[in-house]
This record gives sequence, C-alpha cells and structure tokens, in this order.
Amino acid sequence: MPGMAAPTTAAQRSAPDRVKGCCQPVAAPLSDARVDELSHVYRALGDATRVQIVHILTAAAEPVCVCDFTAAFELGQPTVSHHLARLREAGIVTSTKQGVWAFYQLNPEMSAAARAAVQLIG
Amino acid sequence: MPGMAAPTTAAQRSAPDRVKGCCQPVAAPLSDARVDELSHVYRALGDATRVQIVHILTAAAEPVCVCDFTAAFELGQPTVSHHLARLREAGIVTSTKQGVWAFYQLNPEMSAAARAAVQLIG
DNA sequence: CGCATCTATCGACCAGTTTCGATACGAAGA
DNA sequence: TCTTCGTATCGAAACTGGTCGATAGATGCG
Repeated sequence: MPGMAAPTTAAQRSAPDRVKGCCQPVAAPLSDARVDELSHVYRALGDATRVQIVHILTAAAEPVCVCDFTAAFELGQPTVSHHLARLREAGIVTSTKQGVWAFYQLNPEMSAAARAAVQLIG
Repeated sequence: MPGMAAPTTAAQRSAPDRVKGCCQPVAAPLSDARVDELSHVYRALGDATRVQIVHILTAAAEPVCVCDFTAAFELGQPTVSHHLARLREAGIVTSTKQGVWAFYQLNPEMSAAARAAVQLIG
C-alpha cells in the first residue's frame, strides 16, 4: 500500500502517527435520539426572532399575548405565528387561548436540554 | 372604535384586559448584537452532524484529524469539510495543519455563549 | 344574524443549507 | 519529478426555512 494511506485502527498505526494524533479512536457517538434532541433544540433557537421571543418569555411573569409579539417585531402576523409554532413544535413554549387571544409561555415541561439552552438566553 | 381593537399602551387598556395579561408591556429586547451572537451559535449547532463533531471534540484530549471525522460519518469528505468550516466560522473550533493532515479542536477562545452551548453537548 | 377582530394555515417566492461529484492545492513518498 | 494522498473549494441539485399576501376559523359585539 503506497503513499500515506490512512490507517483505520490503532494497531495498524505507527508510533509517529499516534504522536501526531491522527486517526485516534473517536469517542463513542451520542445516541441518535440525543443528537436529534440537541440539534432540534438548537435549530429551534437558531433564529434571531425566536431568540427574542424566548427572551421576552423568560422575562415575563405571565403568559404573553400574540398581539404583543406582533407589535414588538417588524414582521407580519403570519410570520410571527410561524415562529411561535416552531417553538411550540420544539416543546419550548406552550399556548393557551382565552377568547380571541392566544397566550404563549415557556413550556413548564420542557426537556432538560431545552431548559438549559433557554437559560443561556434569559 | 368598534369591536375589540387591541390597545397598544397600558393607559388605553381596561382593567379586565390587564388581568387577562393581554398587551402587557414587553421586556426590553436583547441588543441586536447579543441576539445575533446567540442565534448564530445556535444555528451552528443546529445540525446533527455538527453536534456529533462537537461531542467528539469535547471528549478528545487532543486535536482530532479530519480523516477521523470522515471515517465516523457516512458522509462525503467535502460535506464533512463543509460542516467543519461552519463550526470554524462560528468560532467554535479552530484548525491546524500538520503536513497533509488537518486537525480540529474546540476553540480555546470561544465566546462565553458558545462555550455554554457546547457544554450542553459534552 | 352580520360584522369586526385575532390567530392559524395555505400557497408561493426567494434565500440559505446540505449534499455530492469534480477539481484544485499542498505535502510527502518513490 | 512524478505520483499519491488528504483537504479545501467550486458548481450544481435537492431540500429546508423565512417571509408575505390571502384566506379560513373562531370569538365576541351589536
């Protein structure tokens, strides 16, 4: 095998290579479920508007009306509704309706990963 | 003004509305810079492959060779390079070259926000 | 009932992202 | 030097995501 073929196991690898650190055994990967959970939480928070929404909710003592969000952002009402829906799908917020109005709050049953990520915004 | 027009200030609002919590004053928004920083960090981590990469790096004592990542994921080499580049652009990882090989590690000068987000994966 | 309002959903458009194959560049061995 | 290998970059295709206008559903007032 000519050239510098990459060894795939520690046994096949020469000492200088190990010193360089190349092709060292890689850490056991996180479970697919855990990776999905983390990446979905991060993806849900990977938008400036949604970070603002979460910040407002962490600072609010009571559930916040959708009309307050539409007033706070220079975005159309369907767009705000879309962002709230994404946070809801990620389990970060919950909504309740009182008459015509809809109120959003941080989901008290948020996953631990989501809670930790949200606290970074607070 | 007929119907149920949404009041925009606390003064215009009737007592029952305030009890319901609608149109309460919204928390002072985070600065644009802070929102951008947070959303960019979250966006960089909002991908399953990049979460795996960060997890491997947090578990590794030494910088990890690109060849280890390409071996660990069922993805093409350009795709892995792309994900590493995105983490690099977000300031989460740094790379060094030793001969033909490129090694990646967590950026020791990562922002506090990035460090906190990375620790949730570790 | 008829109407006005608030919110969610739909359809569409544009921008950004993920992925791959092809290729270019650099380094090291023959 | 010539070849081989590892990595980054480029170009393109497919997909996802953010935004808006239009619209539907629900609620409450008159």
